Amino acid sequence: MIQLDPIDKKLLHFLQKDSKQTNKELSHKLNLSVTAVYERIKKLERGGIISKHVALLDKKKVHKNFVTFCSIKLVQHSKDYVIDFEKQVTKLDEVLECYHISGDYDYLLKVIVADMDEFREFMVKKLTTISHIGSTHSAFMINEVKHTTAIKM
Amino acid sequence: MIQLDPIDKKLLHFLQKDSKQTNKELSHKLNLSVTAVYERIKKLERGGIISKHVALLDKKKVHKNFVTFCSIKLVQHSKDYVIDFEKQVTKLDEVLECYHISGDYDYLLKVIVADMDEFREFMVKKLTTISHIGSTHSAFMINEVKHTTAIKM
DNA sequence: TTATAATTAGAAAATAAATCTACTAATAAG
DNA sequence: CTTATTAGTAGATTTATTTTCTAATTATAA
Repeated sequence: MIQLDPIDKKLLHFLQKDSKQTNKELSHKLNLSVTAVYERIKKLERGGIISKHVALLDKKKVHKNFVTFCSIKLVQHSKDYVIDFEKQVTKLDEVLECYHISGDYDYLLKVIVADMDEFREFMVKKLTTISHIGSTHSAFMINEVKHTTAIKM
Repeated sequence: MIQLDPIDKKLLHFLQKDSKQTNKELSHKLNLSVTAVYERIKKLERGGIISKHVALLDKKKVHKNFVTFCSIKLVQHSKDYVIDFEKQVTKLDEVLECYHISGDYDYLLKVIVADMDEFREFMVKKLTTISHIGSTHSAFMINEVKHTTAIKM
């Protein structure tokens, strides 16, 4: 377990906002040499603190702005059923996120498609064909008020 | 509105998985020249298709692995109340995502903290001090089955 | 068909990443 | 208190990548 000092936290703050900054730019913001920035980033990558660097897309511009939160209850909670369900749901490209959660429902899914037509297709042809699903409940996104991947350190 | 051809889609697929690949690596995967890759990425960035490049962190390793989904109902739905609520909730670092949704509740929040103690702090000191909240319901993440930022094109 | 624009390739220039060596500060051992 | 030892940093050098430029090719519209 790597211990993060205040400089590491500041560095992670900047990298979570924009990972395409040069080490030179970061060195100015952190009052460090370029090498020091470079070594710190490498350490954070090697230690798995930084898991990856990715490009984020604009959902609207790629016409995938129909977001639905699907709550799902399984018919049973036997180990086999759970494993089977999770395996199948993970394969679905429309499901960006799937969480096993506490409460009335067992799972919460974030599903992303183009429009209601595509969502219907997804429900009929993909989600409801998955085994062991008891009941589902869908809440549609009316507006995205906030969405960030940056964790405050 | 930019029209994406199959090469653009393939490029976005790779960049959403790893944005630190060199243009040379991408040029091989796409059977293009380095310049062609470069120009396509620039076009996607200029057009806002790619909104940004970010570093993603490992929640567990930075000790922010206590994820809660908070459903919130407002006392009223007047324009002023809605604007006020959304403004305040957006300011909270623990709230990574906030969606206005259809259904029984008005909003769905994804909240990320270290542990239950921090969550209690968050609820008492931050969330419930926000104006116009009627009722809330919290579902805790037991396990993250799937989590990707990559939209299938 | 011909003109125009957009895309691409390859070379050159500019910039950044990665490596290396040496220096400094902090910590532990004698 | 002094001396190793280690971790972290700075600056210089090398290597690699990005960016720019020019020319050629392809696609599109007149």
